Amino acid sequence: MRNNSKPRQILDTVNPLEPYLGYHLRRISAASMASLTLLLNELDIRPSEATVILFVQATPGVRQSLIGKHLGIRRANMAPLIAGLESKSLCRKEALDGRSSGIQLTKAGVKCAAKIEVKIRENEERCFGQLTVRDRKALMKIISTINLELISLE
Amino acid sequence: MRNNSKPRQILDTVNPLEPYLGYHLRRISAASMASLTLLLNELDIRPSEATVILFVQATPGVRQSLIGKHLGIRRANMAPLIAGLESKSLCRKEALDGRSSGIQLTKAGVKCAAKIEVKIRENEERCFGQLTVRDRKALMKIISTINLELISLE
DNA sequence: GCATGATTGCTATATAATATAGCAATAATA
DNA sequence: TATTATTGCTATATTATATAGCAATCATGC
Repeated sequence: MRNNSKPRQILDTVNPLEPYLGYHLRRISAASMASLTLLLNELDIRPSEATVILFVQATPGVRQSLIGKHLGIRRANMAPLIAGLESKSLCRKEALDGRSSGIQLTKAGVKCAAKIEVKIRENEERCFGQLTVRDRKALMKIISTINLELISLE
Repeated sequence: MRNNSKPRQILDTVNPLEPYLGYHLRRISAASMASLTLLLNELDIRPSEATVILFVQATPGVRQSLIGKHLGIRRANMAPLIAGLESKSLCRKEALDGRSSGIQLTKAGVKCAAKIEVKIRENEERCFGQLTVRDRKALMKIISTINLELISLE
């Protein structure tokens, strides 16, 4: 007799999505982002804002079109994102020419960037600390070879 | 002279998000999902619907609470999702008891499931065909060891 | 058998990320 | 200078996902 207990419903079928890399990456990414969102809530910062802040810190004076190109955020979505950071006094614009501005972090923005980095590192530990160092390195090596442009259909 | 061309703006700074696994997984997941979304559009199916359809196919008569537990979809979001599939005549409910139903695919649902599988496999090739077989296997091995429950904070 | 608590499905609602279409101003180019 | 490309932006829509709360039903301990 294989099973003489009688739970209401058991799942003796394997999840049919298991064989797909895309499925696993989606689930892991979603969990990791949800976790990061909670951590960043304490700073009143959303994940997409966090990536922009860190990018601007590393590349002061960058124009927002370039931020978007590197982070995969469209112009139309970049505009309100930057406006939101300005309204929180985390960044400011300085005119480069008649239409573009260079984005700079304010002092508050720099402080915030430091806190964001701490949160991101904390999240990396929360999410990937369960992997061995060897696996983390192997994972990083493999995924950083993936060329996103070969995937996107723009 | 290191650079005598004069592009308006070049980025000689490394993307500061590069060191983070979570960042790469997010970008890859987003690209892969966007690609899959386009492929599934031809079937008038969204990715979350696709996962539910394949899960129901593999586990006929499953109740929706269980689907959600396995796929990471909350009860509140499961309800309209199933209702949508019913309205497309892709699945139907059969009462298990006074409050729960077993979800079954209709004939159209089974046909749709087969098409979904083709699209998903096509997408896997599109997204991960650029990796060596060795890397794909290594990637699958590592990410399938990640325990999502250790990440989620519910 | 009955009171209590857990489960299940559901509605309403909110938010984050992301998508398209189109506009106006400016810059780059032939 | 005329044309095209770039840039920033608004408005809007969609998908996925989140919380709060409700009502019906089921399971459990007494």
